[in-house]
Amino acid sequence: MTSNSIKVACSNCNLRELCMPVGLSAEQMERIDEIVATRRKIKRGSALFRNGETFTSLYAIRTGFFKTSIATEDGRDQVTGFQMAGEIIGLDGIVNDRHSCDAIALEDAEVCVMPYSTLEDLSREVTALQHHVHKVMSREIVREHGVMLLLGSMRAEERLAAFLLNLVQRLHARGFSQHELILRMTREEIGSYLGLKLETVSRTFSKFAEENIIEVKQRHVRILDTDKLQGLINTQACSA
Amino acid sequence: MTSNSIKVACSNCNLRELCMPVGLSAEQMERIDEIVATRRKIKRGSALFRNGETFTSLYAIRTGFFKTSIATEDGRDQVTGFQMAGEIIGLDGIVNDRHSCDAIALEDAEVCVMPYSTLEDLSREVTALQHHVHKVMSREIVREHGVMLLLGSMRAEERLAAFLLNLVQRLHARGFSQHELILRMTREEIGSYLGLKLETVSRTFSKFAEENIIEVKQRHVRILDTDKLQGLINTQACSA
DNA sequence: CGCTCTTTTGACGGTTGTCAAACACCGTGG
DNA sequence: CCACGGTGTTTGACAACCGTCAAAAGAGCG
Repeated sequence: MTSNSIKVACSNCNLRELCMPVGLSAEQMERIDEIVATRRKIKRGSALFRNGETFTSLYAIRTGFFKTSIATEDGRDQVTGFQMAGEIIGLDGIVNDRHSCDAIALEDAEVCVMPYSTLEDLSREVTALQHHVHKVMSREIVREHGVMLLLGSMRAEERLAAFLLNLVQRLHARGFSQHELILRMTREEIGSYLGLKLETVSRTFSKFAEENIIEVKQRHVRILDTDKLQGLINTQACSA
Repeated sequence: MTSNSIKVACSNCNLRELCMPVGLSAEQMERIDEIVATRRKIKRGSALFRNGETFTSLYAIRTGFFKTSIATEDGRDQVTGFQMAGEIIGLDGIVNDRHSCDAIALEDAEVCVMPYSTLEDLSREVTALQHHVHKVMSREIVREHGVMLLLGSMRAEERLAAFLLNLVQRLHARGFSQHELILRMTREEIGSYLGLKLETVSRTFSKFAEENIIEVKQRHVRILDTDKLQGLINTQACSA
């Protein structure tokens, strides 16, 4: 078990504005500190939780990078999202008291464990927290609408362009470069998320590189022309 | 404005077990009745809400049938779901205080208007309601995971089979036939939801009919062989 | 240093999209 | 009541995009 009991406090956490409501009073902040029971370290390749496991907690990612995916009996597998520091993971488990997807660390990671019962209790007392929990869930719903648009209406190039722009944008919000990123996932995982085969992902990377839109060296990607990438998404088929 | 002020009560509603928590005390039930401020009638083809409109309320569908869809500047359009009686609509609006999709009635409809502020206030007092709201949102997240699986990994036949089975299953839960249904949406809308062109949807319907899996007469569909439909989803590509 | 996993690239085929035409259905108005 | 127009649906022919299969090269790890 990769579990330990360091006592921690959101009030001192530099990711606070990503996971937690903003503009809290000192007293409210003190209450919020009760939420995170412990932290938990997850090794690269192992699971934070798995499909079917009993749901007990939501998790705020402190460091590291995760994928969530669902699998069917017939061997199909769909990556439903990639999550990074400051994002909340585990919302799928609330409805049936068990998780309905796997959350796998793509690099060594640490999460803040937030027992759901505590979260519920505290949401009843701290309105800002209640509202925040609702927003986090609503944001996830809206994010998934965007993925549906991508999967339902975009071609391979558009999908990959949207994917890259989304990643750098989120990384930029965390203080990283707007133009460089290291992919934590394989081509196959990107493909699964985007509804493409890994060969198509690889080919599309190569095509972007050939057109001087990006530079690709394995998992290291440098974006040379953000506008062109953006343009790939906005123009569909017809050039008029 | 299709708005009126009939005073209504969930406690007497026969859809109660679909929209509301179960196992409430009489006192709690009385509180719950405060949630629904009014009802609102929506004509076929008109919108319950539209992208960009200020978010004020969630809506429980009493009668009728809706689609939700998102549109992009470049003219893309993605149907993100079809909603029927007892289902909750409007969750997308919470995160930014404005709606991020359109909700269009596909037949004359009536919804219960649940002001979000009331819902928040009451959730703090009635634990069962708080939990219920969370579950409704989590259920939507899990549903969308399923759509991502469908869009990301299934072929046209599998998508349509999954779509039909999902529809009859939900209709059956509402007391309708397990084998017959009337489609409230066009082939184009089905296609948009499933990430297919309307011609492909039409062709796949014809193919199913030819194989005696279903009977199609315009929007009237009779399912002749549920097992075969189910089998289409479970077997992917390889026959071993 | 050798093994495995990942990635790249090529050739080919299949599924689905595109364009087009004809038909069916529905509501409207004569 | 019927004619009519518009919308929705079906079907065909063809093409494009992406998947499949295969092979080889590269990177990472013990």
